Amino acid sequence: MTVETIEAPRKARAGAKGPRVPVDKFSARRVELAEAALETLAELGYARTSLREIAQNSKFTHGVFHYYFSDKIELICFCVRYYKAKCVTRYDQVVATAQTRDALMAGFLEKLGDTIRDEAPMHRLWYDLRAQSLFEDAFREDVAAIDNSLEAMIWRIASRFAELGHKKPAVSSGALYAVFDGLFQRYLLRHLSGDPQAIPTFLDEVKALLPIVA
Amino acid sequence: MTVETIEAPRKARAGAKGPRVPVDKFSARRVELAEAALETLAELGYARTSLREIAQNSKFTHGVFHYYFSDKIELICFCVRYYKAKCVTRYDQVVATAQTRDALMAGFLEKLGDTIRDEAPMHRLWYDLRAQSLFEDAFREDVAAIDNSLEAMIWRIASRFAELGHKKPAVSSGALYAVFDGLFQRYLLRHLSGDPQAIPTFLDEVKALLPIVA
DNA sequence: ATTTTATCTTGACAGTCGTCAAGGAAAAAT
DNA sequence: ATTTTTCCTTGACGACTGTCAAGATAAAAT
Repeated sequence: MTVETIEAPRKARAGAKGPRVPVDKFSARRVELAEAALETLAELGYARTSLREIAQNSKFTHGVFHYYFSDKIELICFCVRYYKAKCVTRYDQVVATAQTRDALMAGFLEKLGDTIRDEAPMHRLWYDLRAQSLFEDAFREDVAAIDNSLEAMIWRIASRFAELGHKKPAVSSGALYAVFDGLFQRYLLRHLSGDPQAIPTFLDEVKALLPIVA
Repeated sequence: MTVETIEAPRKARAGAKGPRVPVDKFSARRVELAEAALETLAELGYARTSLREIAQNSKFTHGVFHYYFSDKIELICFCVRYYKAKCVTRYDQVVATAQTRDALMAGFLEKLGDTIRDEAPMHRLWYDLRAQSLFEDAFREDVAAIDNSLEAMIWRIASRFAELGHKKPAVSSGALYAVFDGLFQRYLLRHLSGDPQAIPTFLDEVKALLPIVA
């Protein structure tokens, strides 16, 4: 669920050849570089992120990228896929443990607030890359896949919430994702603009909305 | 409602001085350049749009921009404000003329389809610039203003739709905007990806959703 | 210990970028 | 008709970009 989606197309690497073989140093370094890239992208945005800038957030120099990636586009695509694997299960723990509507609501709101507070830069990157996919074909497939995964995640929360109230969600999966995603994006902007009311207002919105739609 | 929001800070221009004074050639040229810039931005996206590229979509050369704008940022901010004025009243005609829920729904859906079909490049630019505002302080104020104007526009539609059914909107203005904006962005991506079902599916979603929320 | 392979750095390449100064061209004022 | 002002082009600047070849360094294999 995490690593298999991030293949390392190179030679015939990491066959189950022997016990002492360095299992996949190549892939490990790709991940290491991707993490440096994500950090830089989250800080500067897609338009201003250069390979040399990424390299300064790692322990390597700028030339290393063409050893591990064919070009900048492939690096960023790899980043997008890697980022996906870390995101789409964020709320599953809450869904699995909550036994009542109130508990699920409370757990969801708490995680939502944590996310927007602690990971704002990484999420603005997500919105940036999704916008880039409107222009750059190479990004579309991976971005659409993440979008679908996030939609499924929201659907799991909402349908469980409905189930705990002996109801069914009132709107489609797509509309559900749209409204939560839209609200998140909106209050992320306000939060980054320095509005201290952004997070509490956001949580109030969600608290009022969720019982209506599910 | 259109021009006053786009001031031309330069000297003491266009005082009601005389009859033969060229009323505001300076502002007119700024608008002309902004239109070339918007065309280029819609085509290439923020990250790949250069002043030289914009100039090639106009009848001037790249040096002209520093005569009319202090720098690239100011040019793009001006574009954003100019773009706003053209967008926020798009559906007002429909709201003003429709006398029944069905007529309002039909008019809304038709304009919505036209918009995503005929103005996809300009709208992907909007999502791009909104994402840029998450990184670039200079954009935030103008982007937030557009967001608020669009939210008010959606609210006018939905509350009129509710009124025609002797109801009131079931969710907040912010949530309403979020869901329509989120759906629009989603199906814009699919439409640009070449999915021929994108627009009809989008309209079906909206048709099912609007009666639920208003 | 020596050879071979894997990994990373360095430095340069051909472009592109925003910016700006100098001056030509056009328009307006005199 | 001449001067003055406005408008726009040209060409250059320093900085930055992705890319890549050549070679240094480190690791592994022999």
